Parts: sequence; C-alpha cells; structure tokens
Amino acid sequence: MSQASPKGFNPESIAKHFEPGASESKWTTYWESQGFFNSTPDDREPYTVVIPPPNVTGVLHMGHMLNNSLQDVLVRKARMQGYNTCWVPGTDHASIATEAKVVQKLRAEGIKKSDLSREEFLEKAWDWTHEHGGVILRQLKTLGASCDWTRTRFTLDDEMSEAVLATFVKLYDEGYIYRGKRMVHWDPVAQTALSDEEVLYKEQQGQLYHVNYPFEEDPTTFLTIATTRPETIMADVAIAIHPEDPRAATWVGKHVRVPLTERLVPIIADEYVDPEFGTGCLKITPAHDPNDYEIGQRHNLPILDILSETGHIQLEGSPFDGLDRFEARKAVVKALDADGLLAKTEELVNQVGTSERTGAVIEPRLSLQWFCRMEELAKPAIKAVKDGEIRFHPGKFENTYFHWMENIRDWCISRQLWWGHRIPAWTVEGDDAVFVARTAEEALSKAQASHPKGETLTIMDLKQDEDVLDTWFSSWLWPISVFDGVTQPDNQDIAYYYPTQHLVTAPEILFFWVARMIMAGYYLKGEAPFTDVVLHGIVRDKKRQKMSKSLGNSPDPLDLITQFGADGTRFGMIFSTPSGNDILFDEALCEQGRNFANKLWNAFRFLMLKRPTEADTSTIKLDLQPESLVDQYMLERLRQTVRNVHQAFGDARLNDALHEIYTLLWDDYCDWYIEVLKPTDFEAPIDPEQWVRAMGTFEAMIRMLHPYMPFITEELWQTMQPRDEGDACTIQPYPTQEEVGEPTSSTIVTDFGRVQELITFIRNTRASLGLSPKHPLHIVLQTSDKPSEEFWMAQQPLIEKLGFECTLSAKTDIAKPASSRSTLIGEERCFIPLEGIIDIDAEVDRLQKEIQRLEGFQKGIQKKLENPKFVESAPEDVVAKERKKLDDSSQSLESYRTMLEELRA
RNA sequence: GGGCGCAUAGCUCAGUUGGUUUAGAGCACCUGCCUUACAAGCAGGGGGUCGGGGGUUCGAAUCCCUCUGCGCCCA
Repeated sequence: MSQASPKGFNPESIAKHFEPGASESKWTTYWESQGFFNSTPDDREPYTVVIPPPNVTGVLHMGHMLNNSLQDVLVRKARMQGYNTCWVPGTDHASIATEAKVVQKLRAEGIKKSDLSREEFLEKAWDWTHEHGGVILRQLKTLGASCDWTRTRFTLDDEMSEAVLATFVKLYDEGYIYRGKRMVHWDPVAQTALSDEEVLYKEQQGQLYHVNYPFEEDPTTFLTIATTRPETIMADVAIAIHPEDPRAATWVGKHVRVPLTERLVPIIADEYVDPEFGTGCLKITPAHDPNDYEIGQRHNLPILDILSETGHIQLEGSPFDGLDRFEARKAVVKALDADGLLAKTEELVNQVGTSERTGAVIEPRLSLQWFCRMEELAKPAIKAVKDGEIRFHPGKFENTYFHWMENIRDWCISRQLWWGHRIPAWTVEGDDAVFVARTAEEALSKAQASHPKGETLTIMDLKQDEDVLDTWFSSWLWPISVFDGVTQPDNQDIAYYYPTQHLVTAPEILFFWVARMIMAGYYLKGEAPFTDVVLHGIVRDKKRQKMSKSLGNSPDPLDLITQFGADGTRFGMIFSTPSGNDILFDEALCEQGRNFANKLWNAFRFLMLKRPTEADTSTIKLDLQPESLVDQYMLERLRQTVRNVHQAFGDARLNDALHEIYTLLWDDYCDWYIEVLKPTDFEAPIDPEQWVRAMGTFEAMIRMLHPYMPFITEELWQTMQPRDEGDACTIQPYPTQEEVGEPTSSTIVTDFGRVQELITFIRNTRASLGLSPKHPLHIVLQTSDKPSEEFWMAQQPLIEKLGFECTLSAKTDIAKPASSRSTLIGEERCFIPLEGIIDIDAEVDRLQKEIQRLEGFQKGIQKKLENPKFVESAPEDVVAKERKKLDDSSQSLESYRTMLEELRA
C-alpha cells in the first residue's frame, strides 16, 4: 500500500487548499526510490531525449524552466505511452563562460591568470566546478524533471573527452580539419578567437574621419579617404578606388604617403569599394579588417599588423606605441589635426561587433587557428531536413536552417583558453610539422615515422598545441557521446537509444548547436541524431525585455516553485507559450496554474465528501456506455479531447494540448458535470454507480494531465482508491482513443448545449432583472414536436436543479404565458412569466435587436443565393448549407416576430 | 544591404487545403453572489470587422500586389 492510501481516510480531513510543498517532495522521493525514470535497453520501443546541457556552474533561470518543463511533458507522456523512456541529463563545461568566471573569482582574490601555470589554473577551475557543478541539476529535480539521473554526464568527463579527441583526429585524418592563419573575430579582453556566432552586432554612434593622404609627386596635392578607425592608419598598405570611378584612370598606379609615417603606398582599383560611401577612397589595412584582408590577397599586398592581442598599438618607435586602441584613436586624430591632414569629422551610426561573453568590441585579427571544413558535412544534414527525416516545430525554422546551411562557412574551432579540451596536436620543437593523435604517445610514433629526426625523437621533443577546442565541438557530439557512441560505436546503449526523438531548445542556438549535431550525427553515425526539433521562444518580461540577471527582471524560479508549486509554475510556463513564440512571462500565469491545481483538488475533495459508503467503490473505472445525457456528454467531450490532445502533441503544440485538458476539467467537468451530480438532498452521498462513473472519468483526465502537472495528479491518483506499492500515476497508460473510444457523430454535444443555453437564459434573466438567485421562476417551453417535448421533459430534473428555484413545463401545445421574457432555444420558444417584474420596453428592445441581427444575417445569405454565379460555381454542399441557414433563420425570425407581437399585445 | 517572418478584442495568442451559422480562447475589465468542493471560487455581461489601400474570386481574416509598422537571422 503506498503512503497515500485512502484506507481509513477521512474526507473531512482533506485540506481546503492544495498544499504543493509536502506533496512534491513525497512523490519525488517515491518516484526515485521506485526507479521509474531509469532506463536500460529492453524489447520495448525506446524514446530518448538528451537535455540541452546547461553550463555546469550555472544556476536555473527562467529559460531553463521553460525548456525543461517542455521536455518533461514530452518525456512523461512517452513513458505513459509505454515507450522505454530515457531522458539523459548533464552539464556543459562552457569554456569561455566558465573560464571568465574563474578568472574573475581569482582576480577578486588578487590572483592574475598569468601568475598561474596552466595546471594550476585548471586545478582552480575544477575546484570551482566541483563547488558549483550540479546545482542546476538538483534544481531541475525540484521542477519535477523525470531524467534518468544515473546517466548524468559532463562534457569534460573522461569518456566524453575521449569522444571529442577521437572525432578531432578522425576529421583531421580525413582532411576536414586544417590549421591556417586567418582573419578571426578576436576578443581582446578574453584574448581568444570567437566564432561568427559569438559576435553580437550593436549599433553605435561613431565618427567618420576624412583624412588627407598627400601624393608622392606633389605633397601639396592629396586625396581624401574616410575611415572610422584612424588608429589603424599606420598599418595601411594601399588606397583603393572603384575601377569605374573617373579618378581611377589618372590615380591608379600612383603612390600616396601614409600620414604619420614615411611610407608610400600604391593606389589600386577594386570593385569592392563603394563609390558612394565616404569619399569613395578606401584605405586598405589587411591586418585589421576582413574585407581589406580579402582585397590585400587579391592584390598581393603586404600585411602590417600593429595591434597586440590585448588591443594595444604595437609599433616600435612610434609615439602611439603601447596605447590602447581607443586611446590611440584619439591620439591619432589629434596628431592628424596637428599635421593639417584631418579634413573633417562626420557623425556616423555603425554596427560594431561585440563579444557575446565579455562585451568587448571585437578586433578582426590575423591569427593561427584551427578550422573545420563544413560544406561536405552540411550536405546530408540539409537533405535530412528537406526529406523530412528531421522535422522542425514550428516548421518556419526550416527556412532559417537552410539559409545558414547552404551558405555555411568553415568553423573556427580553436580557442585561446585553458578550460576545455586541449587540441590533440603536437609539433616538434622548432618545426612546423604537426602531428595529430589522441595521445602524446600516438603523436610521437606518428612523428617518428615521418619526421626527419625519426626514431631519435622523444616525448620531450613534442609540444602540444596550447589552444582548447570551442565548447560546441563537444556539444555537437552530445546525442552520441552520452551513450559512448563515438568511442564504442557498437555498444548496446547507442544501438538502442540512438537516434533520439525530440530535441527541445531555443532558436538562438539553432546554428551553434542543432545544425552541428545534425552534421555530426550523419558524419559519425550516418544517421540523424533526433527526429524532431522543438524550438521554443525566449522568456521575456511584460515589456518584452529578455529576462536577464543584469536587468534584474527575472524572478527566481525556485521562489516561483515555493510560491505556486512546481505544478503551478510548469503550468504557467507552458500555458501561454505558443509554439515557437516568445513567452511574455507574468507571475499571474503561475498563479493561474496554482489555482487550477487547487480547483482539481477541490473537485476531488467534493467527490470524496460525497462518496457513498454502502456500495463497492473500490474499483473506479471509465463507463463507456453511460445512459444519462450528462454522462454521455462528458464522455463525448473526453473523447474529443483525447483526439485533440494527441493531434496537438503530434505537432508539438504542447500549449494547445494543455488548453484542451484545462477546458475539459474546469469548464465541462467542474462547472457542469459536478454541478449536475450534486444530490438534491444536501446530506446525501452521490449514487454509487454515478460516483464510480464520475471518478472513472476523473481518473482518465488526471492521467491525461499528468505530464504537465505531475505532482497533484500523482497525489490524486494515489488517494482516490487504494493502490499497490510500486504503482503510480506516472507509469499508468496515457489515455488513447482505443481506451476511451472515438468521438461519435451523435448530437449529444449539441443536445446538452441546448440544456446549457436554457440554464444560461434562466440565470441571465435573474441577473439582468436584478432578481435574487433564489427568486422562483417557472419556465414554459413551447416544443416543436412530440420527441422534443419528451427530450425536454426528460431533462426537467436537471434544469430545475441547475436553474435553482425553478420549475419547467414543456409541451407542444402549451399556452403562451402573459408578460414573459422570451427567447428561442434551438427551435423551441421559451417563456419565463414575470408579471409585474418585467420591463416590457426593455424586453421589446432586446427582441428587436435579435430580430435585426437575424435580418442582417439573412440578408447576407439571400444575397448569396440570389447570385446565379454562386449557385452555379459553389460546391453543392455549400449551396445546400446556405439554403439550410436561410430556412433556419427564417424560422427563428418568425418565432421572434411572433414573440414580439405577443409581448406588445 | 540580403533573407525570413509577423500585424486578428485592452494584453497574449487560435483560426487546418478560401465557404459549420456577420471571428474563438485565456488573462484583464464590468455587474451580482460566501448557492451542498473551491472567494486560489461561482454566476452573468460588455468588447474586435481581422494594420491601410488595391486585386483575384460567386465568396477572403484566409490567396496575390502594394504601403506602413514591428521582429528575427545573416552581412
């Protein structure tokens, strides 16, 4: 018997409000002790999800909450559907972010990174990781994440590192990886290269300086260039103009003197130059601008590098030597002005690249880096999405993906950092030859085999590359490496769990990560790493600002959980997250979730309070052949919802599925079904059969909701009847169409809808006339035929109960009462006599409005039907539908007109 | 500068291949209620003509063009 068994259970003791805290820790412990979330390969079909590994030293933020709530919903549903479900958790070493944090911490302790050896620094970094690592995973448990925690991985684990090195060697041996001096985005603060994706372009107010360059043959004449970066003037090697510029004919081939230097540089023609921008003359500085670098290559120009890795001028003998680049800019401008060479200064708004991590202005810099050729790797990855082997949700992101993949560029994979996977490449001291191998020993044997020094070489002669690999170089292997599929390609886990199913992440890292995982998947496994990519938006505040620590606009997720419960918080995150769109987070959403949990709690509490004692209520089950209208209605709505929920899951519209379940439980079940079930005698319990039926429906709905709100649903499921030890809601079958039956094509829903309409009319009558809810009313229905008379009379008890103090008479030939409020329910005329209370004028007004509405409606249909072209060209069924609409509305109109006349009479 | 996308109620969004009654939901709002579980609740109600303009069509929120505004990605 599990701990929440209702044996000896006293319904009066159920708290008025649901208390999430105790329930959450109880079920977390129970689930874990039962090992429900652990997975080992068996003969069931697998369902695998790998977590987007958060930074090992990070703390849970709202983005993680959303991301992991969505994953948990998918995973829990799959588990209930009977898949062998495996959600692999883990963390990422996040080279640059973590190293930056460690450097910052050391600085606070008065230690400079440069004071430490590589080994000492790494020791500090590991200390930091052990101290903070895994906090975020424990936080995820609080949220209810049903990961297989025994499989937790870290990207710097030995096995994971081996996978990275093996992949590097394989790519190198097969010619994908090369080393080259290239223009890279350099972060002068972190002193490392960054990938294109790590650069953020920000608009900045800058200046465009017009500078005169005197001609060689006559220093009194000059040409004028325009530049935003005068500090690089000393590195100029040419001036370019557009070949069709009229000045080209006389100027090209001549030389000008570079200001502040004695150097002469040629004037060249190149189509890159925009004649409209600035002065149409472009100074060429190949070492400090990527476009200039290209032009320099085309024209065989030399390269003058005058900036250090920290962004300081490095020019011996120059007065600017040692100045920071921005200080140098001011100094150079001043010097130019002093020399009379500064023609003018214009204000200019330009896009400046900044480092995603440090915020520093990026310096284009020539440096020796490792690159991975991507074009070949991209081909199968493009095809996979084109062929639908991998689906994106929502599909609109496929365009973005194709655009990037079809214009893919080589990936700079080296980083000048220490924290990460050190590049497995060795050189022989004083030599350029590179030997790439998994270990120094292997590199040595390669060197001994091909290096001129041969067998005389020892380990001591080899020097390993100082750089580490870009973090994404380990992340792109994640779906494979978590199962050791790189190093042991035939092991049981990789064979069973790969490819995985859903990959849930934000579109921000579509290129960084998702696209690269797909490429690695095909390269290493010949197969996609996952079948579906679910992309969710960014969590923003109400003002659409991205939630961030620096803005201080982000609530602490754990506070939210304390305040609203994990269920309430999960509900809040998902309910208002349209697939693929940003969520404008508001605590009110979590409050709504908490209220929903409480609503369920109280619906359950009511049923328990009204539980009959005499009958056998120990086995609650769904009644698929109920007799009463309201039971049939409830079942039909359940069937519809099951269908809609499965459809929504198919398209990864998790919020839509939740909406469906929410409406079913709150509107249909609580507001109508339970109301109908309330015994007329306040003291009496619910009829036993009815009670079992009501609980059966409730149980099915609770199972359907479980992936979204696991705690309260487990609590209710365990409490509604005695359960065996080891049983749980979390491993119950998810409701299927087979279980509940297909929605029927019967008129149940509209029939019950009529009853709802009539009850609403009764309530509205009291409300609009300011009558007390207890004011007795008599309802007179003029039914259109005998069957409908029988239908309404059969619903008499139900209507009299939900309409409060009221009585119903329904008859085909019933007399119309005087002074009544009237309406049409379907085809039946409905009257509520209100002698002396009713405001005849207001009533006339209301009926006239309704008549006007119907007339307008009818006019539109008539216009259509009178149009011969419509009748000719529209499909038959559409025309028939319009005719039916016309007939119905005519009938309604006639009824309303009669009712109006009678009222006036 | 290039590409993609979005503009529907006060807010956030649905609205499947153009034709289920002249558009739906949640929240917010207004009114009245402690009515046998829930005021973390119940009942009732108001609110949009689908960004502007033009076109295709018997018929457009839905397709095309254009203008305006916004967002994202890439340079």
